[in-house]
Amino acid sequence: MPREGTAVTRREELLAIAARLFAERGFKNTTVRDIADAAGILSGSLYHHFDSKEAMVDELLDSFQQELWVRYDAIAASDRTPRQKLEDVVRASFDAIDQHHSEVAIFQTDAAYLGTFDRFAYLEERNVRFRTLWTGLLAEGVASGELRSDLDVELVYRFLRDTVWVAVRWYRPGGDLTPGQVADQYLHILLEGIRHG
Amino acid sequence: MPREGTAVTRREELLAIAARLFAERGFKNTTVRDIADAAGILSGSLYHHFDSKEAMVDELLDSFQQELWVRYDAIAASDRTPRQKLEDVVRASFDAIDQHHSEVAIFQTDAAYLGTFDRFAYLEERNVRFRTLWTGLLAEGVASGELRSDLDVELVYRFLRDTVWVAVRWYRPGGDLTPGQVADQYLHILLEGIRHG
DNA sequence: TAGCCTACCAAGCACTTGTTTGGTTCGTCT
DNA sequence: AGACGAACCAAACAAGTGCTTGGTAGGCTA
Repeated sequence: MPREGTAVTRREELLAIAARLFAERGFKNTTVRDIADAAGILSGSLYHHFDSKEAMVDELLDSFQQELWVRYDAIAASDRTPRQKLEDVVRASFDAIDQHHSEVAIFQTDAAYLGTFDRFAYLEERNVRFRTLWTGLLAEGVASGELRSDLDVELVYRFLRDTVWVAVRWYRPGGDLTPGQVADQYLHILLEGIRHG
Repeated sequence: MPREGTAVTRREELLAIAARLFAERGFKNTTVRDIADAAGILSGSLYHHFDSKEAMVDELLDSFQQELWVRYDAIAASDRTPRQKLEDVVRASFDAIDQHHSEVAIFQTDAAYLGTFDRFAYLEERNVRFRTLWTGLLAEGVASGELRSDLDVELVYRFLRDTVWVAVRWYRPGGDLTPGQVADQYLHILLEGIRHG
């Protein structure tokens, strides 16, 4: 029996199916019947495994973000220079796009809407932590002389953040480019610019 | 009687209200009752002005894109250098984010979903034109020596496109930064990089 | 073999959704 | 005065929504 992704239990398999559909069509545009159809069962049967449709996307986003932050925290605690940490964070993010493509896509598309519910308050909290981490690294990079001193840190932060994560819209895992290659090119553009020098 | 935006007819006023709500919550998350409530009428009354909810978003996106392309075509037909044209297109895009904020936000959030319907086939068509324009300018810039010769044009195109349009998520018309200022900073980062040189 | 558990079905419920229909108000123009 | 049209109301409808309930097939274990 073919299974979705790396799922081992039926529950994980269903969650992976839901993740794919949420990512493709958006959370609100995906019905529990869509998920059930894709899994070959009836919609009511999903409720044997999950409390609600919201609980599914909650579990997807929360577990993904927890895993991501383990890596971010390790980078932040390392003894590399600010610029190196910045590069590490970018690479970690592209790895996340590669390995948790659906989750990132859901986050990109639906986080703004989901964030309006109490249940997903942690999304906003993580956003704050993310902003603190990146702007801190940028400021340190400017202070250490590794980055240009005329940078508007806030604007560069938003530039960086959006540039990295929005790549989920075109990047396809298993395609021509590895996440490492994409990260290299992005960092090269970002650090050196595209102008002929 | 206060009116939304620059609307002069009731129809335009309703369309502006719908645009704001679509942009804030997404198309699917906005009900016709939401729109009607915001306008102070009953949901059925909307159908005196519009054929359907889809027709509303259709009109918003189509008219916005037509206006945008008038400007793009003028830039493409100008006698400036490839790099200058590239800068002009970026500036025109940030102007669009400033002046048609809701429409851009709707496009960013819902185009992928809406594009699956026949009615919105023009969205995909415009995407192709957009890609042709930008990759063409990038290739010309490389050929003319204005841009680095080791650029992966396809990747830089996606980088540019996403970087510019995703700014709609944080840019607020009437805030501290004018669209021109944002464009200047974005272009500076893009062309020169953020590394201390 | 009896009990139990996982996974599922069959049917439906309460609610929300976009949309329709027939009628009403009210200002404008002849 | 009368006709007309733009704007809106009141009420409903059919389809779709997330979710619930009671029941069942079949494998595993004691």
